[in-house]
Amino acid sequence: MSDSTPATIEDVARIAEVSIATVSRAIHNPEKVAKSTRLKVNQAIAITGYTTNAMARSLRLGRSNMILVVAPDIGDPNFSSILVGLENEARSHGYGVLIGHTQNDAQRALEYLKFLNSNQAAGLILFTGILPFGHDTMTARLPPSVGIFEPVFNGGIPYVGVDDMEGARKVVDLLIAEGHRKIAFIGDSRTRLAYKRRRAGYDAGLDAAGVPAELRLVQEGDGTLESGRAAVERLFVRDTLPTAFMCVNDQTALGVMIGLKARGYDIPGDFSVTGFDDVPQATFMTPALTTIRQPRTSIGKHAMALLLDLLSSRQPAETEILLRPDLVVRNSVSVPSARWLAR
Amino acid sequence: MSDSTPATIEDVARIAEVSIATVSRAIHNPEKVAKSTRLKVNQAIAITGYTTNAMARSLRLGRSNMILVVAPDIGDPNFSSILVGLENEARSHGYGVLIGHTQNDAQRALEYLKFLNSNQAAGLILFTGILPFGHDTMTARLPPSVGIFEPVFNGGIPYVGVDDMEGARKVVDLLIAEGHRKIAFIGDSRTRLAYKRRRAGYDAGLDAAGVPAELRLVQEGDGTLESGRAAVERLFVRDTLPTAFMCVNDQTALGVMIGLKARGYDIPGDFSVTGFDDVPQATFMTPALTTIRQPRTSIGKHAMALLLDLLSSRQPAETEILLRPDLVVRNSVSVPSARWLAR
DNA sequence: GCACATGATGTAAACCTTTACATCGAGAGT
DNA sequence: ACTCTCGATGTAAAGGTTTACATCATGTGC
Repeated sequence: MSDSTPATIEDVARIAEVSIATVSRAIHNPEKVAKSTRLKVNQAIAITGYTTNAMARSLRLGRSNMILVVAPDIGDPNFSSILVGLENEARSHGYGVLIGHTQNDAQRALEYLKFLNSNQAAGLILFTGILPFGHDTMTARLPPSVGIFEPVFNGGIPYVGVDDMEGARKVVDLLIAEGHRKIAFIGDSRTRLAYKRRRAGYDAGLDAAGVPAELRLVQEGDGTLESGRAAVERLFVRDTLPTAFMCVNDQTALGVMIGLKARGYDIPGDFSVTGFDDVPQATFMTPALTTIRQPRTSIGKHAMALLLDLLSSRQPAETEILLRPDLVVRNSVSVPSARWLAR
Repeated sequence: MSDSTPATIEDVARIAEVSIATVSRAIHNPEKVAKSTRLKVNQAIAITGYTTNAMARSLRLGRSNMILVVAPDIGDPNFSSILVGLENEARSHGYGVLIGHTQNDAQRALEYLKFLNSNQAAGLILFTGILPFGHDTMTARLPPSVGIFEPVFNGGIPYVGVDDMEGARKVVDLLIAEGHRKIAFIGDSRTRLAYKRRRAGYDAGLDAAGVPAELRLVQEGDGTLESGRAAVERLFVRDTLPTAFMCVNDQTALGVMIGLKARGYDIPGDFSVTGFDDVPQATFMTPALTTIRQPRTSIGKHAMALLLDLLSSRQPAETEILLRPDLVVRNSVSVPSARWLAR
């Protein structure tokens, strides 16, 4: 009972006076065993404190009950809320969550590949920004996988993300409603899918409002705080100033705010600024940033649910799930300053 | 070669023209096999792309290569940097990191216990704030474990944390150096170890500076933002105002700042405020918060290293590792306002 | 040349499950 | 009463590894 080694299925079988096969069935296919037997088995389980040895089970079944989650950086504060969604969903289906991060290092990525090859994970969750492993021969060996935020391998792997275009649209619409017409878009790299989609939302909103192309100021960068600040400088030098800065993400927005404040301007008095993502710091910026919230926990939950589907049915399933992002209005937007309108 | 099912040790043995035992030895005890044989085996491994099936290995060995990390809330942004340290250290020793969070829910805690019992984890990392499982019978079955931040089971489990007393001491010393004497300590629960230790640092610093007991204002709360704000109100009502607020953590400090600002005061002009922990938001508060940085990644690294030690040697090892915390000076502290000194 | 130690390798059991297949008994249909 | 069907249970193989023990060859000391 309080043995040093954990009870095995044989211990249970002996006590319940049945064969080990019956015990196994009583646990995993209860409908296949007579009610009275089931009862005896359950009692024996209670007595011994038996739990199925997951290693043996996985070995026999040829698949584990672990899902590997690989991100470029698990230290990213945005990662953790997604992880919550992933973990909850996995756990409630009897799966465990294994985590790893590549730090964009090929060597590390390789180690994870080995992990997968050694059968330790039944499925894989891939975060954006990783070209995980060689992409070539390896692909064939990848277990069922789901991407987060962006498609992987050109859509070969289904993914869960957010409707960037709709989010961007909500932002422009707010800006337009406040009276802005000359709105700059501060983006990151033109090659990123998120950029393209958010930009598309920006254009669509401006089209709808009848804002002509010459009022659309688009800057590119690399998505960092610094690149936001730099964009402001460029705009000032060229003396083509918008009344609002719509940024591709919160980092960039913070950079823009810092650049603007360094030049002595007030936000949102002189300029309105918006972000995208709603990072945890957004509330604490001064002014608090108006931005688009990524439903992170929900993304995690949906991604894991999708993966679990894949695992059980092998159906192709949906190849893209886009969640609806919400606008969160804080204090970085107001009506355009009279100062600029006058010009 | 590019088979559908992964290569097994038998495939390797056949190609290398040796027995499977030799292959196993060549991999895990290379010194026990002749150089020439080792070479043949390595070639065969390269040809087949063989990786040891971790399930089978764990089953045979009776222990897995996973470490379970359980926290009350993995969504906590402070958690992620610790995780980085944990993961890096584990990975570089061939271990994987499994995560789970209890959300302070007994039901969930129990599920993790089952996980452990089913041999899926060789070791356990426990975060503060969890009474993990029944604490009674279960304790016996727990694998080697290490706590983070605080001891678990009254020191039955070694832990790694931060030297709270030293950290607090650094804060008081700074405040004293700036000229403050009437310094309030805004704590959380008196029962928490961190409270006791930080409080001890506060007292020690004040003793050293010769500040009499009647100038020491101590408030208690629950460590939330709201409780910080409430403490300010109480102090104002009683009209016993300090010139500086030393808070037990950053949340409380933020609450204090909000309370002070609501009453129209300037920080640090009228009052100085300090925190403890250096949460990611601390930089973004206005003013940016002067606080104590928890060396989080390092804590994770040390905790995992300690656990790995435990796993291999079974030695009792050290029962407590305290890391040195650093003071990070930002903008929430200055000299005491003349306004109050006058009184 | 013989007994023996030594080092390299092979054989087979064990780790704990799950499940295809075999067996058994009982009730149904004739 | 005989056969058939069907539901409940048992038997045994298989999954991939590690390792105690056995075996074998080679070289050493006498």
